[in-house]
Amino acid sequence: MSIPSKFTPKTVEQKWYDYWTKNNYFQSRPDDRKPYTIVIPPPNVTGVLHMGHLMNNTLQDVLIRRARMCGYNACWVPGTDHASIATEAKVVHKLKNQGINKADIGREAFMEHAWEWTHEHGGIILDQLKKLGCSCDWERTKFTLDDDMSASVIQVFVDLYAQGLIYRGFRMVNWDPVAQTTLSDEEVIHEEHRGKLYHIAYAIEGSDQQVVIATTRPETLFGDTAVAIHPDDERHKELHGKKAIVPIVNRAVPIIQDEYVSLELGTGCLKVTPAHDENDKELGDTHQLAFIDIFNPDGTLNSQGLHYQGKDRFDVRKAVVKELEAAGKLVKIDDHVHKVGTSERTKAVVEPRLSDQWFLKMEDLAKPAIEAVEQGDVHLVPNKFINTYRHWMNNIRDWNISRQLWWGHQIPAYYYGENNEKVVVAPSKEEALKKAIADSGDATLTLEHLTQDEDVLDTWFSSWLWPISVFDGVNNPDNEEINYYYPTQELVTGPDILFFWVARMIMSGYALRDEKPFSHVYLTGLVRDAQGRKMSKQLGNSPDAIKLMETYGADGVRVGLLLSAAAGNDLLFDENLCQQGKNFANKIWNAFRLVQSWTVDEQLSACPTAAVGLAWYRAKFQHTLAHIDDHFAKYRISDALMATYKLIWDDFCSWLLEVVKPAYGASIDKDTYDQVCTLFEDNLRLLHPFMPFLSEELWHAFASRSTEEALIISDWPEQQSYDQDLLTSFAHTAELITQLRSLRKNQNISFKEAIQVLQTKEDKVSLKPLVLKLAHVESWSEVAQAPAQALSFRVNKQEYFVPVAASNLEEERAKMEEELSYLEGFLKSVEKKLANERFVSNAPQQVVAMEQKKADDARTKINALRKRLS
RNA sequence: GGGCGCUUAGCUCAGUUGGUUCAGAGCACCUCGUUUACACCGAGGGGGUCGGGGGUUCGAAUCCCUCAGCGCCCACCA
Repeated sequence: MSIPSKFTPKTVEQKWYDYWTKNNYFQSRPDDRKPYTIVIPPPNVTGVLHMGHLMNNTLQDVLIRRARMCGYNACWVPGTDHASIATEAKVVHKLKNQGINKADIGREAFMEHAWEWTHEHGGIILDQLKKLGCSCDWERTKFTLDDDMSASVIQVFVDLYAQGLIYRGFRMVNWDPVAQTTLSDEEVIHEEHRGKLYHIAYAIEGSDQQVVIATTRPETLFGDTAVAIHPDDERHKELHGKKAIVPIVNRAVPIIQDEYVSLELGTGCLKVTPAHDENDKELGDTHQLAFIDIFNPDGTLNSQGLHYQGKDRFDVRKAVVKELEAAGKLVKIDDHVHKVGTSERTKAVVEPRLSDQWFLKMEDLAKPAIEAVEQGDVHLVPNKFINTYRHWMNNIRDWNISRQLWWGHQIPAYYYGENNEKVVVAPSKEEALKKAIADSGDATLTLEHLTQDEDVLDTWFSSWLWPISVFDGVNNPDNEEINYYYPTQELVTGPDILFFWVARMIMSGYALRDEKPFSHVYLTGLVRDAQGRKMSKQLGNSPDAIKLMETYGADGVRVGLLLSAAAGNDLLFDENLCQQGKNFANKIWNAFRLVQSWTVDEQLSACPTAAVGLAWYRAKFQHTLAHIDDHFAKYRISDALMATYKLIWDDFCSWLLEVVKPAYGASIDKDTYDQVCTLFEDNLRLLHPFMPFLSEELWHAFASRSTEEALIISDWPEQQSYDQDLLTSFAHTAELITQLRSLRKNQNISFKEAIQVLQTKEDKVSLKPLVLKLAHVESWSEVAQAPAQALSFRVNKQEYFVPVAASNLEEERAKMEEELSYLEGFLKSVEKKLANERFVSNAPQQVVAMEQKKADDARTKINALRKRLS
């Protein structure tokens, strides 16, 4: 059978993925083994795979595959998120293109469209994860709007309401005029913005004086209900007790005094718009001012905006400034840089707005969650994120959980009474009715009297339950699955959702189960392009994930991503890394081809040179395995991969296979061959979490194996003691070989030409057979003293000579002279150090002794060199 | 405005308690190579006063101060 000289991922990926799923290797059921559980960060149901997902899920798969091999009951739960605001926006957009307005068709019809959209695009992303090789237990796939998941969400809402943690409040919230919904504080991004600071004159009632206020938002003057000054401001003493006239609207408003007003900023006078600014709202509350809402939900002005009614707020700003200018009320305009809140989703400038919303009290929930992270019960990797986490948690504010959207979990609150002023919260309308009757004592109430709250819950109000709800731990809190799998082991996600999601899961874990949701949180970096820019659709710098896998193979892409993915560090993605991954796959493939090409002769006795090499590689393998395990324990996944990479490429391919390789036309003995195959297979075990497809393919190519013997469920190598001296010895030998190769190159001695090696004293460390074979040395002997016509070099203490023609000795002499002068300088510096009394008396004895030894060695070398040069 | 972090070879990054193994890795680069697995390769090689300055110490990439540049998070100041 001839094996192609290039590894072709396409032909094997589908084959092995089918094989794994057909044999249920990804499936997990509770059993006697220890569980190792990861819940996937559910991607948006209608999303497509991007680089961040590739990164994230590769890491999860590496962890889960290794855990599976280490004997854990590995369970990776996949699923998708309904992504309330994002998905609704997409559906609205699509309908709009069809000339359909969301409001016109009503809630039910809209939901049908949304479900249709979901079924059409949903799950694509999960299929893409399969291409990447993700070994999720697909039978457990969850969607946050599944019936059981929804029931969990509703139940939690009902319970937290009953505990008084959820309440309805008339508050200043973040309003997104494009999506026309409120947003949580976390969904608002504060961006630096070049704006203007407008100085506007307000006349003083009953006088010809005026007061100048400074504002960035002149269009809100329609909502002004006061002007505020600092009580101690000498400049404005005469204003006390007077009223100001708001321009354009010509409304007289009180001039109030409040210490909130800064004496330094602006003009010291502040216009107060209680309905559209959080600070102003507080002023409004303290001074009992009127609240005038001037905006429609879409950011246009309402009737309070007089002749600007129906116009957009930013157009109105310009127009108002013009009108003020014409009226001589505009004093001046300064450039002004300030932060403006924008919607994470729609990028619209967020409008502070007063409205009735549902909130979750966070302070008590946060306490155990802070403790868990501080005490290391929940471990953040890298731990620098503890600071960020702690800071946010300590300053946590109540969570606005209601959204004016339809795509999501409708809030289980029901209003009744003459003006719908009474409210009950219950999992269903029927239960709500019972409660309402009990609460009101009015037995005549019927279902028709109840109206359910129109709003849905924030998407994150379902995701924060994810590690619990996927195991039905809300509705069925003592079931076998939740008891077995919870708390989970790992969470792998990006730091951008540390607050949105991670912190809230920790809180819900303690609130609902009095237990952390996971032991470790691995926070990956953001994937950026080679120039360091964030990947985005607008920039078009995000490679097509599927295409990438087609070009480099899933294994190649996995390796490429992992190679430079230190936890928490942003990853500058470069396709060259995937190329490197592909090259690695090809290297291993060809190593396999080499081994396969050997003819085994069962009559041959074991080759002693090969035996030396094999013994060394076993030690090297163990040595590296210890490092790899340690890297995994510390979540240094890219280091674990790099260690594997070097072990296979450098140690196994470049050294061992070269040592073992039979001479041209010769056969290999069976013993050596078998051992090489076994070691190759051990390499495949280490490789499997990183490159599952290639490793499984070769695993089966080495031998025909039953389904119980698949690599995916084989054992991770066990650590064993190894011969450290052998490693030292080999390092010396490898250096010797390198020196000889270098010498050949410098002297233009072809590899085909055998060389001689001489030495003055017995070589105790080198593994001679390897040198003879790999450096093509034909004779190696000991001589009494340094030969005259020879080049020399040293490996550690041992000096070696290679006889050459006299014409080549010029260089050698120059080299020795150079070394001599270096050594003399070096000796001088060491002697100086040793002459320093403070060094000798303060430094530890070992260090002093070491310096002395350095000096002695240098002297010896210098003497030897001088002797040879003379 | 508050907090956190970063600055080590051309690029991306390791460097755990200051001192043997401390100046490293991978990639890139240069030279040579049709040695019968692989040019998606092999062999060899060059490359950094560890951001600047100051200090502590016998000794600093590592500790302290300071300056410069970059990044992130939080925050209701016109």
